[in-house]
Amino acid sequence: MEPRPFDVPRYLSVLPLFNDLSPAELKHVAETCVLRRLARSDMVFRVGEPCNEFHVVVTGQVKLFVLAPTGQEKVVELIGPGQSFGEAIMFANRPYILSAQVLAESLLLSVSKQAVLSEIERDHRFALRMLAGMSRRLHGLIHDVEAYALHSGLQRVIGFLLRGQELDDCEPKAGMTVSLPVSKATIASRLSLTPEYFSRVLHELEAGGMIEIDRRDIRILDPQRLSSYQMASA
Amino acid sequence: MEPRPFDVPRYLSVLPLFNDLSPAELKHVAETCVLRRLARSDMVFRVGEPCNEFHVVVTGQVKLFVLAPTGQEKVVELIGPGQSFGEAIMFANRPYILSAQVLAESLLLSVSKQAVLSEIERDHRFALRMLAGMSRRLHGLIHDVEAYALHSGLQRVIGFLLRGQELDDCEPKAGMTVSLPVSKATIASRLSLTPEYFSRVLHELEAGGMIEIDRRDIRILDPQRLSSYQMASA
DNA sequence: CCCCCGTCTTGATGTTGGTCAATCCGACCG
DNA sequence: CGGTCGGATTGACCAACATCAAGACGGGGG
Repeated sequence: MEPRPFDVPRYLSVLPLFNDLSPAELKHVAETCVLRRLARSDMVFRVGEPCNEFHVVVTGQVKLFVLAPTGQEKVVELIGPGQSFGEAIMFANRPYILSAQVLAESLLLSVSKQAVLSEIERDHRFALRMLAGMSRRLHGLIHDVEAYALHSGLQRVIGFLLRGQELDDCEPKAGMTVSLPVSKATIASRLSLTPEYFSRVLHELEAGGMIEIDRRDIRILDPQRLSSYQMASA
Repeated sequence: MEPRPFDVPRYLSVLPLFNDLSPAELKHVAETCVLRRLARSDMVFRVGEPCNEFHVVVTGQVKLFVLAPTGQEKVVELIGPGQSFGEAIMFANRPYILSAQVLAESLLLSVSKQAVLSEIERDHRFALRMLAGMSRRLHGLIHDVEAYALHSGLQRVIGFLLRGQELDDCEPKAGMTVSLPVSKATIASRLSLTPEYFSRVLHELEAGGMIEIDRRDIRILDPQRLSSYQMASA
């Protein structure tokens, strides 16, 4: 595919973080951005590297993960189109504590730390938006910690199916279908399960008539029973 | 004990967050602060309440936790003197997602959201310090997630003993002693273990001659073997 | 059309860590 | 000094989930 012209300022203006910058400011920020096309399995950054920018996924999928010395990996977060990552780590002035890898051909927009700092200096409301973004991210992590500590594997899977990935108010109405953006093994790691166990749980739910599995599409047949099943297995 | 006069501006100036405010600014922030003395088991705030301030522990201990519908609780973080909590949640404009309870008679200083906002407006470097603080907190949480997912209970206990609670560069030299600030059940919950299992692990380490347990003091006898034991149980 | 490879599934078996219940210990208190 | 109370320990048992090892499915390429 040709690297056709891509209107960076226009794209930026759509992001919540930048959505009320003036055209001049947008242009200024856009000038410091780097647009990159990455292939599946390319690394965006690795643990230990210095961190001088953050990234926005324009199209594609990225996974953030940590690696145990044994080689076992834990997916901490999955990032899809329109989402950003790396901002949180940028402000600590420390190297990355996790690695980012592209899961499918992706278009990434990287915004330099300098641009962010000077924008904060210019407009304190930008700082507030930055803070709100990090706050939301922290919420998400606390939610995860809660799930790991307090919910069983079965409960985490149901929670994932019903609330997608922390997505907003997508009412869990019967018949809706969740499309896994990545391999089941990756989702399993995200939920802190083995691929085998994840598969078992999914098929148990299918046997119970609550969902229907078709490749990477999972159709929610009975949300009520699903969520009551979640409560029951406390 | 008498509520003797307490020099709020002077105390604020010691905190990293406020440590280069001018005397006038300090005075301004201090005026919006509330100083509270709380008794053991008092709640600072609960899940669901609106969040319009953050808190600094002057003396005492506070635990941040979430509660499962079954009543089981998970301690997410323990906060000691000089540390703050609640800033992270303040910027999302959402209610608290966890509860805070005092574990021992404590003196808390609460800083209003308004004061923080106006300070950010006045000095963008203050915003940067706020961002750095949240960034560090996020680091901590990611570290926890990593530990829960990738390390066994035994490994988490050893990690806790060696690095205290994410404390800086306190070299783990033989003979040093770790004093648990709170009950073992609370520490266990912080590590996502049951009190019973935590006890077993501790006594297993003692049987191995690596530590010595005396009430809430744990003496590290052999840091090397401890940390190699940690690697081995991968 | 067939083969090949990555992903997913399934079964048999093992282990970590949870549960329940019974003490036990030390601290405080009259 | 005896009683009581909360935290801590211990033991016997059990469940959730991991591991290991085969296969099955499915899609893309020759």
